[in-house]
Amino acid sequence: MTRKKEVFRPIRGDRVTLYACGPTAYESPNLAHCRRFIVADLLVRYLELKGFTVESYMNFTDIDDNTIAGAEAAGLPLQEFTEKYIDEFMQAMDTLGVRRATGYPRASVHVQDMIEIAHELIHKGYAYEKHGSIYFDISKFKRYGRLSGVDLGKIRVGRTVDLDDYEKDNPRDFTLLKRSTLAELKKGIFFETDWGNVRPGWHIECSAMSTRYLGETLDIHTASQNLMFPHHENEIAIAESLTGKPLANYWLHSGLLLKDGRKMAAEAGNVVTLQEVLDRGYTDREIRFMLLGVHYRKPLRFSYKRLDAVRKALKRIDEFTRKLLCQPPGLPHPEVAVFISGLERRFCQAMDDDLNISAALGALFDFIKKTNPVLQADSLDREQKNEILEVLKRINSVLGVLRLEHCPLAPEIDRLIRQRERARQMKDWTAADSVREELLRKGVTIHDTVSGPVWEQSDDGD
RNA sequence: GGCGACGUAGCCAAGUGGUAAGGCAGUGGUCUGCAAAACCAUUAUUCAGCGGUUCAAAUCCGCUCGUCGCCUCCA
Repeated sequence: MTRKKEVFRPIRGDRVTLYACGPTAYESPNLAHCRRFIVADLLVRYLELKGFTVESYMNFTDIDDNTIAGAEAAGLPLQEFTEKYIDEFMQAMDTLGVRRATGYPRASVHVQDMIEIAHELIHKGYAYEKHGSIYFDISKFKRYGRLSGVDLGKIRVGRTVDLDDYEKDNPRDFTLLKRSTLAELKKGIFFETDWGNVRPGWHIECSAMSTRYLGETLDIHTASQNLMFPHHENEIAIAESLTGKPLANYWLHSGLLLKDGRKMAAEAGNVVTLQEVLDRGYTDREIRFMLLGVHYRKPLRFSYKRLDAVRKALKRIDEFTRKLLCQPPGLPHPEVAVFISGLERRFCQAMDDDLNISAALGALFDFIKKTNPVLQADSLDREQKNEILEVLKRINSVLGVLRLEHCPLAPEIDRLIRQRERARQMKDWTAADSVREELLRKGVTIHDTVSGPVWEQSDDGD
């Protein structure tokens, strides 16, 4: 709320409540959605690593202008239409390794809460009814604009909205409940109230659901930067007029996802869906790592070139963990303990500082750089390997991209690798090469190293 | 017009008062039957530009330039 970094102190000891503005269920998940999911996920995972119990909710907006228009265009009932997209979003989160939130409330089933809120706001004098719609009277909420820093006196009203569509007393007011149109009435998209048949506006949806599930004040509210104004200001206005208490103690806004220098959005015509990227052959973990790798507050410029670079960086990490797991243990190394403790300390130090993921990853790469020669020289005993794995596992509980499962060496593959090694010892290169060919057909690439062959399974279905 | 974010090597990206992390690409090397991979070393006298404050500035202040976002229902 201060627009600065602050030390995080949850309201209740080691319990943290978190609310994330979720997507509107009228389009397939694109990379901009994915980034928001990943940022929220990173926060949750790190809080959990630090020992907090996180109670998190993310909503789905399944009743608003877009969903109604989308359902109309698709010729589907609203619920059937939104259901399809909600499924896609849930799938996308699974693909990206996003941990499940405590709950995913839908706006459409909380309309009664919203109607009650509207009643109370009118009662308290913060809202008014006009021609069957309910509007929030911004002039009554003095602290308006604190989060985003907008000065209501200076903004250009009507710059992006056709004011003729509304009948507000003041163009700065916003809609809480909207009178259902004739078309909406015909489709049953309406809720009976004292003021007539209405449907909810966008801002009241989030206020209603966040406070309903997490109480009057939550610890952290997160979403994308461009929701700050007006959405979050409106959310705050609603909730705080109601309770007189802050809606959220901390606000965390993720930066935009840019494509070709522009915000990825339907209007810009530069939307890249998650599915498109997967179809191009990039894996879920490559996408996750790309979206993870930039500090959450910074804009992230998406390009396939960037994905390629990420793929290579990830390979370097994979190479390290593969050697760690697959090579037989050797002799102990005196300095490795220092490397290990340094890694964990630096990683957490970086993440403690406003989730500085770049610095955290820098610590990981530094560790790999230092430990690689040791590994190369076969100087790690079993205990040290396990120590490294323990730390990497903790780190990976946050990153979710490391490969730390033990070498799943199929007996068939193992037999072929041994066969090739025997042939190589006898300098029977033709036999050795033909086995290598056979392994390649099975999707296994062999890398000969000083201390024996290390193999790599191709990424099919990864 | 207002508000805000940003500008660090060929590219990506940390660092926000004490002398430029890390990744990708490049270059050189090591290893190797071949191949591939890997590993190592190396790569910014300089942080958009100009001025100021300071013993000390990429970091603070001012101005300029450039990019992007928001300005009441697109998330």
